[in-house]
Amino acid sequence: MERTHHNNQLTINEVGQTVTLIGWVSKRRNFGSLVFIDLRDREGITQLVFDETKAELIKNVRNEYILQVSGKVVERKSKNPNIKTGEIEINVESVEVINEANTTPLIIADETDALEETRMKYRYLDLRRPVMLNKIRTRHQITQVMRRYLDEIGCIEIETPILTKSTPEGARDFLVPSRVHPGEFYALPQSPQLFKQLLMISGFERYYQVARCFRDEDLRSDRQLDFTQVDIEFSFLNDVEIQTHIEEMMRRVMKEVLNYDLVTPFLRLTYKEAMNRYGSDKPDNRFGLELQDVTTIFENCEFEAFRSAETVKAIVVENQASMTRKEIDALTALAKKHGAKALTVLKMKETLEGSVLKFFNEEEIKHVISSLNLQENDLILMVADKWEKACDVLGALRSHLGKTLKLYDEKAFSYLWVVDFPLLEYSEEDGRYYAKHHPFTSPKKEEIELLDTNPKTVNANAYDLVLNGYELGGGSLRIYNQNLQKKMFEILGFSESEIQERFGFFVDAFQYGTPPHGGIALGLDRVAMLLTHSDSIRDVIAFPKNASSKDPMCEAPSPVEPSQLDELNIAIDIKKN
RNA sequence: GGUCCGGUGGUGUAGCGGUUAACAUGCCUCCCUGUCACGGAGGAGAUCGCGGGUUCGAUUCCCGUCCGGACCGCCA
Repeated sequence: MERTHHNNQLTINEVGQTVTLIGWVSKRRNFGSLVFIDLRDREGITQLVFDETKAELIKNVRNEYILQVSGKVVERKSKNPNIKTGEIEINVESVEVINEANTTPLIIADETDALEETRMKYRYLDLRRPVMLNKIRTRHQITQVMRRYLDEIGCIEIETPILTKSTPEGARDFLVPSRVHPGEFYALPQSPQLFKQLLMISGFERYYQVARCFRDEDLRSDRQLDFTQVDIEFSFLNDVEIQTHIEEMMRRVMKEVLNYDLVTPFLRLTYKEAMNRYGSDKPDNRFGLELQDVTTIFENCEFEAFRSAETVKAIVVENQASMTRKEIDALTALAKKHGAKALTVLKMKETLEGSVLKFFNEEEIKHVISSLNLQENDLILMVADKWEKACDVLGALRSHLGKTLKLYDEKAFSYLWVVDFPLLEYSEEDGRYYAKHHPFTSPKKEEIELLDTNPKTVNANAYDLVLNGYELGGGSLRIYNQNLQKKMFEILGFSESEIQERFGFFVDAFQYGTPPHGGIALGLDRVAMLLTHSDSIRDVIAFPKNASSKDPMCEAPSPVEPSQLDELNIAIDIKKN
């Protein structure tokens, strides 16, 4: 089957040529003895014209039929500036109907009115919409630019196993039963973390992989069960050197894919600063509305909740003092959803107003006004709680308000690094420490000795890349000293035998000359989502799962044949609550 | 596991304690030689997610359930 051009190619310069085109019938406009057809392929649309003598040929042709047509390129009488080929059209001489099509359950156009449910069920048709096709293509381009750069700087692409060993920390594993070894299971990788570190021990020095990862957790618009990480690891580079490579890679992606100029190096915020100013470890700094600390103002006040709180933080929302009771209740509900006990609301009218003011003396009120630099018509939201909680709640309010009050340019891109994460997190519930990043992340060199005395305060050589409030990826320098790695496992509460059973192979490897190394993993789906201005990563994944972990198209997951279970020595006993 | 929102022709929505269930689009037939979201005339197409309850009467109100979505928990 031959075509001479794609449907985006023909211009006024080709007038007079005889061409052959292939494509789907996108739209048919019938004038009796004169018929127009918009012929669509993956590149674009070309208008076909069938005059009186040819109209008969396509009498039965409907939308989404596939045609191969030959004809002469002619200049249009009335041009269409909205499409690339709008200056010309094809005077069709011959037509072959390559295939017919039923009426589609959704309209194949950029502005479909179909709900996501319908789009997912007929995903192949959803993807046929040019807007979707282009998103998937953009993803391809992003991957290509990344691959080219990583190759250029000497990273070797290496595949690591999909069937691997269950890891105890982190997300739930997907398990795959072994037929050959009854009762035993492979796990699908949550990330190739251990393997890429082993590759450094092997001496590959620089590695990357466009790696499929699997986590059996609930989904979100930016989370899928199986997702793709661009997984990168370097030997002998420090954290800034690694970050610099990533900055350059992203700079090229933005330039080559979107023709968007990024300034490097990116802004770096410490975890503490990010939390203090934005109430998030993945801040969107395209707008202000920063958090402010007012703890000290209230340390002797009459208001018990403020006086005794570890932290009192505030955000000042300009010109929103007129917000209705209903809107404020919604903000309070949001604060409570994020775990706040209460949201304190003040309004700056002619004077400061708010029900809690009765607890404050004149001095304290003055102090609030001056330190927050309050102007008339400001709305002030305050939360008193533990530091992290207060930051987190106001951070949630901040991003909510940023979005609803449209405080930022949606088309802008703001990259930044969040660095110096705490190494550990203490879980009151379990009475033990968990690794904030993962158990192989190295503590800051100068803080290693604090591991014995005050592990909580130790920071990690860990860094997250953040774009517009989304965590694009995280990385760290790894521990390469076997004693330090052992100590980490001890702090995390693993016994000697647990270490051996779970990471034995990994710890063993450390004995044989482990280079200093570190790396990062970038969520490709999120990169593609943000660069295509999509609301969900589902838009940039060809065949995604829906919010309840199902594939509405092929209906996975599904029951299997009893004989399949027999072979796996598995009996099913579903526990119902 | 939880909270909130939704489920009405193929698609997307409106509606309401009693309707011939409305509108747009798509589909079918007819008319049309310059459209490009063509236009015009006509037509087919819905047991209002499912089960139960309240009621003389339920698509509408209530309860349950299933399905979809957003978020919280969870996601080192």
